[in-house]
Amino acid sequence: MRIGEVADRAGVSTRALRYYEEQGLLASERTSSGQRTYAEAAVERVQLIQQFFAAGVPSRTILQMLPCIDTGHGSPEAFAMLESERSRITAAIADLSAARDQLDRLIGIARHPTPEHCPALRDPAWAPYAPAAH
Amino acid sequence: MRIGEVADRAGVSTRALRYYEEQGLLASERTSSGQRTYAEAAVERVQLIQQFFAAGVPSRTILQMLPCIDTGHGSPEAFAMLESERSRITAAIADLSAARDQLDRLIGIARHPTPEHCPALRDPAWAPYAPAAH
DNA sequence: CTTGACCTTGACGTCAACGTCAGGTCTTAG
DNA sequence: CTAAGACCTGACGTTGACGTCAAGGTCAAG
Repeated sequence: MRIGEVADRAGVSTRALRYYEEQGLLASERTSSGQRTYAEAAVERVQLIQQFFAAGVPSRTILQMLPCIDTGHGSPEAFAMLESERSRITAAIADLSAARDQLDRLIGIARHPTPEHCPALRDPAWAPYAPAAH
Repeated sequence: MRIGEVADRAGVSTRALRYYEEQGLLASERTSSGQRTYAEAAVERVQLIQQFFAAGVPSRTILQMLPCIDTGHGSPEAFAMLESERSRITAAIADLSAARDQLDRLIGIARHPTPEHCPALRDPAWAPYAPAAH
């Protein structure tokens, strides 16, 4: 498989794939003329990488986790890293949930403005602020 | 309250507060000599902004949401924005949960490597040296 | 009056995950 | 054979939320 097909099937750009290789996240064989060749499993791997990126795991950290994933056994530090990322993600989920709850509260207030629930109506310190005083 | 105290109490830098003001997210009065002065409510507001940033809401979007929040009533577009961000956050939570599940799976595999659960042991495409591709 | 902590504006630096362009090579359909 | 399209390396551009330095004003204490 050449790079374009992997990119299409994984839903990323070819630039991204070269970037992953540059970061040591994705290996490739080369043809005699220098073009990259990938195994089928590359698609799955790229999707895994994407999932980690979406979770806010930086490439350096993924790089440290991958040997543990690939070989199926890792050093204690690698385990610590996996656990650490896990708890970071859990914390991020909590933050997002809190933000969503705030948003729900604000949506509720915006729908039914009442002085007791809306600080802005009691203390209009932020009422009209200048659009762009420049 | 001057800028340093707000920064301390909200747990951010003074640079961040000036940035928020620059972006139109946070207003301030000025003393005759030009120093910024904030009301008590500023601390709460900064924490709200921080919460939104943590949820991945960009400053431009927060800027569009704030009038709706401050005045307690918004245009239909403002409502759409709030709802839109809400669903975006919900999707982000789902992504994070999926990534965490993946991580749990990988942790389980790394703890108890078995060929049936570990693709790396069946198809060692990423092993130190690659056997012939099929 | 002076010290030192705090404040001001302005402007450039950072970091990550790519986007994008330039200029050349490879492959394949016709 | 040739033209189109996919691929290569290398290098600079982008974006957001600030960090950080420079070169000064301001303010309470001693």
